[in-house]
Amino acid sequence: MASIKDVAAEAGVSVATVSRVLNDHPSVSADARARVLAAVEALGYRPNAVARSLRTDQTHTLGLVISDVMNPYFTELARAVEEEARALGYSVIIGNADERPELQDHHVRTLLDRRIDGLLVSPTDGGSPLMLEAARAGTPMVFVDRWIPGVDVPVVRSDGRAAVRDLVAHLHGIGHRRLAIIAGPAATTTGRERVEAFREALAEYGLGLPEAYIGQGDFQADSGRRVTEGFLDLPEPPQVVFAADNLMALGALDAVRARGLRVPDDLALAAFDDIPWFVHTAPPVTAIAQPTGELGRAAVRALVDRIEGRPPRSVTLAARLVVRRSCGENPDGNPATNRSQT
Amino acid sequence: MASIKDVAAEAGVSVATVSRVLNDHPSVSADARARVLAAVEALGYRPNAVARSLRTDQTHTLGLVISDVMNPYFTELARAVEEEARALGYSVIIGNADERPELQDHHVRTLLDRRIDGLLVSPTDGGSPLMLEAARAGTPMVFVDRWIPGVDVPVVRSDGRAAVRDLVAHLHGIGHRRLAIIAGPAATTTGRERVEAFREALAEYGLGLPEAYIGQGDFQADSGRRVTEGFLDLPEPPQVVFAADNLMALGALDAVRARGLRVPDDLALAAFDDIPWFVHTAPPVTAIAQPTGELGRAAVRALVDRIEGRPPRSVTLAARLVVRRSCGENPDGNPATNRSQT
DNA sequence: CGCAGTCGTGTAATCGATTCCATGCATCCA
DNA sequence: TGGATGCATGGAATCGATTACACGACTGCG
Repeated sequence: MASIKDVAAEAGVSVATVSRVLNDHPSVSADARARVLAAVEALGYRPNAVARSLRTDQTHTLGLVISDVMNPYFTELARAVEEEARALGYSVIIGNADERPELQDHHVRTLLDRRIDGLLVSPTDGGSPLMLEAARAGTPMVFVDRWIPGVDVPVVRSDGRAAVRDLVAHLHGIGHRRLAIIAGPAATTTGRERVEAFREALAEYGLGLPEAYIGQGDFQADSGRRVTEGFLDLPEPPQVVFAADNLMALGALDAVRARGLRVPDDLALAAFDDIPWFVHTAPPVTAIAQPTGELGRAAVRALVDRIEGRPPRSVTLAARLVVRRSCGENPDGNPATNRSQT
Repeated sequence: MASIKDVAAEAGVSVATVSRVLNDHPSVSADARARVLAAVEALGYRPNAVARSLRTDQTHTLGLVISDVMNPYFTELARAVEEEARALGYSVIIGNADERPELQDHHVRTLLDRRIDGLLVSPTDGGSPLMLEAARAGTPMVFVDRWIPGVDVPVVRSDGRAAVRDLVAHLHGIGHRRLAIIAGPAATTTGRERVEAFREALAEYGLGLPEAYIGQGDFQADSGRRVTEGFLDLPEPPQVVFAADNLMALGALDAVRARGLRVPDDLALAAFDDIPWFVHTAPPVTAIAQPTGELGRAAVRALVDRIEGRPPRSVTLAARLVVRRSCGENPDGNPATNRSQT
């Protein structure tokens, strides 16, 4: 592959001049510039990003470590992140943690070794030493979706509290009284928060959330299946399950179907995170939709602000309830509880 | 960030010795090794991958350019690729072409500039000059899923011919005679091939594939919707649509539903590419499943073979039909046409 | 006419690693 | 005991860029 030296030789100038042309530094004669550009063209020269990064200590690359690529929510997030980053002149390297802390650390370490300019993380656990250390060492970093409390890193996330309240209102209106939740890992903020929001909303209607109605999942489909089976085996099974993410909802659907039961007649279902497929499942699934794309874009903007020396801001966007048919029909047909219809 | 010089100073040895310890070169005394490791520990030193790559001309990184990250098929492929690559000591940088040739070229160029060791591509179009040039220049490269004919690059893909034949047998057995297809872009091999396989299979049953029953899609949901609407507006609409990928099937489902019609009663539906959600749609969708994970792993192995100087092999794996309910029930209940049941 | 300032250019240092080569010292065998 | 061999180590070149600094030529002003 042609290097800057080859271009310099071909154009009959020094490497410094070539470099100046490439970085359009003002102090180059029109003649020299033309000769360099011709040489670049003739040799098909492309600057070596590795060498450039070594010298300038900038890679123009962002790392994105997400919890699970197979989860459509994170896929959409990743896509938005890449688009916004590209618009701002950055590339993105994605690391898939697969909800495993050690894999997350592997990717963080690899990204750090590559000297990425900044890191976007949706932490799988409550605080890997590696990440805390990186944050303290000054690596530009932004948490997205999930975060680690007590660390001085901006957080871009969505607040589902109001939407969960709307959901409980909707369920209560239909007449459901025994509501259960498939929670995410307690080590994640979203895992804990969604349970808390659910519990508080239930309390407003004088309903409790017994231990037996809190199933411990891990944001993956299998756990949703397992927990739902447990619920169905209870002496008094719940009337509704609220899955804390879309994959566990898929698992719940699997479990219900495997028993030959039906949603919502035998068990109603709602999920956190809306995805296109929910419109077409049998029945269409009521879900809480996050502004995923906006979240990804805001996270990139915050990170790039931090990298380029501007003060980054944390951002919280609202989620909203999308009512479909998986929880049954509201007998009084009161549209007030239906924030949106798809 | 600590560099190798700092470690050398701390350990009281030269940088050469530090480097030797790090790359466990045999010729280092136990004493020196211990001092170096202690210094590495004390300083929290991590080698700079950028500098290392510049010197060794190896990045231990693979580029993967896929057509669309939002497509669950490619997501699964990407995941398998990353896993296998990690097992072999490589990282993966994913570029999402979003079915747009110019975006694909952007990513290929960026990856090449970063001097990745090899490139895995599922080309969006029939032959970007950039990619042809890279292949000719000797960049290790492997095509996965789709390929560009006439280029000397190994191809790892799955052959759906037999499965399409099984599908047509299944449809014919149910009694369908007017079969339509939502094709992918003609510029892609999979776009063309699936139409051809379908046409040939139809011919075996004495059925034709009229122009009006070939809808031009682009592998995205919107086009599936649009084409399906066109089919429904025909004086004699088809009885079945076969979508050449899962997203266009989603679009078709949308279109049917928007008209208040039902699958399979008003229009039967089958899709290429199976995904977990197809089990739960209304009705569950009959699909042709590719061995996606195995495809990704085989592609990585072929690429790494090529990179490390072993002769790479092209690989073709068989796809298989998964019968569900979206095409209606087979009246004679002949299980011979049902290759698999989920 | 002379000196200061500007402009274009080249030389060389530098980023952080790897690795060839030379050197010094210990060991071994004749 | 002496020369050959091998091992551990350090010095320095190198990868491909960027950029501080020096320098020569030209311009313009007093």
